[in-house]
Amino acid sequence: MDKGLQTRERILAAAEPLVLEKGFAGTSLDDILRATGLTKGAFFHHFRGKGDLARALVERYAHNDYALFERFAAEADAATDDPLEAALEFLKGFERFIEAQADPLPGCVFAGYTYESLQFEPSIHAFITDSLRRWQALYETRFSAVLARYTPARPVTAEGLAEMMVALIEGGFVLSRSYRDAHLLARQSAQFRQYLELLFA
Amino acid sequence: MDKGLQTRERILAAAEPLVLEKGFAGTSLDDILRATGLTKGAFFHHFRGKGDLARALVERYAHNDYALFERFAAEADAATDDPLEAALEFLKGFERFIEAQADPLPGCVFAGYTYESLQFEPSIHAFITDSLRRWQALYETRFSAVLARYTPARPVTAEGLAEMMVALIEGGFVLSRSYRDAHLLARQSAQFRQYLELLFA
DNA sequence: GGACAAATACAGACCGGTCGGTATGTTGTC
DNA sequence: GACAACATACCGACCGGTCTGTATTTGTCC
Repeated sequence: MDKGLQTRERILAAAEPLVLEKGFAGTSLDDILRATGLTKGAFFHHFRGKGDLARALVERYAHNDYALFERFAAEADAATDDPLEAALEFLKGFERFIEAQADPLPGCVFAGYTYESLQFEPSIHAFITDSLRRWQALYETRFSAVLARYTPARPVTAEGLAEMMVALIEGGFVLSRSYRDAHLLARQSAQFRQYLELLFA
Repeated sequence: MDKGLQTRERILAAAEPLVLEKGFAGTSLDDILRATGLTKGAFFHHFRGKGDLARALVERYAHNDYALFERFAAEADAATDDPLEAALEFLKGFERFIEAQADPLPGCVFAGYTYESLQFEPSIHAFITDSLRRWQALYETRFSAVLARYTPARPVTAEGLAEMMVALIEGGFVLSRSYRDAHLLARQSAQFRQYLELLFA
């Protein structure tokens, strides 16, 4: 990677945890530059302003996040042909990933932005909503496949289940941070698995 | 109510939605004073500083929130003697409350603070963690009563269920805001009810 | 219950510091 | 020597907080 992109990535990588712990408005450019050892000149060479950083940060997060969950999806699909088993395996993959982390995950950039939404341009809003829906759709596709083969014990929709899963993870992030409990997120995923198992027993 | 407390409450009531939409660091005192029509003199008469406001805000939120859920609890207990029915009725009361709101709820102050936690003193952290646990305990007590009478179809604990419920609500807040969907929170509660029904069918 | 001091409840100008942003260098590289 | 990749110096706006001043209420003593 050329030096320019490397520096840009350094800035973003340093900014993300800061923003998740101090908020975006609460994180000054100086904070970020102090963390990287860079200067104003470097920052404004790579970003047009703080708003540009905000957009780059959330786009980077969305990209990494989506890639991660697609990996879980691919692994689950490789393990089995049955859609229900695959869905459960998908969740287990997520749980293994959480448990493998040394520290609790710092949080979700989408959620952080949502709790100071007026700091951002409407287009960033729209991007977050889209990203969440894409994330949700990743689950929804799986649950649709499950519902196509199995009859649930209660009337549920793939959309409803997917929405619940995303909500559970987002809430898990919040509680995991407040309680400083690295396992909490995985526990929520496991609870959701039980719900699925009961639905499609 | 005497005039002093009234003004103090006015400040807090104006500050809460601002903080939930712009973040705490992103909300200036001038923002709040503009919203109330007051001045610096008034603010610093009632609060020692912005940090004092932060504490008062979250304490006020915790108090109102807890009172609200205790009302649901009381109503559910009045309706039935069966702990399972009461738990389900509790959730329905919550859902009715959500659906009765004209606008989507602005969000949870606990979660907002958690996403800019370094802005606050450790004691505020501790207060939020305590409040979340007290909230969780409100559910846990009910689920304990249910588990004392009914055998779940899967091995679950009252603590696990209560934690899931809180996570689901916190996540519901996030999604409800991002999607601008006032019904989302109630849908999550309804999904959780189905989970309970399946567990204790 | 009226006088009057003291405390309360604000108003608004003001200050030092920090913020995002700009303008202008300096350095390495092709 | 042109251009990318930074560093440095600096600006004006804004932020939290202080300060002084002023109505308004409240307590109290006769």
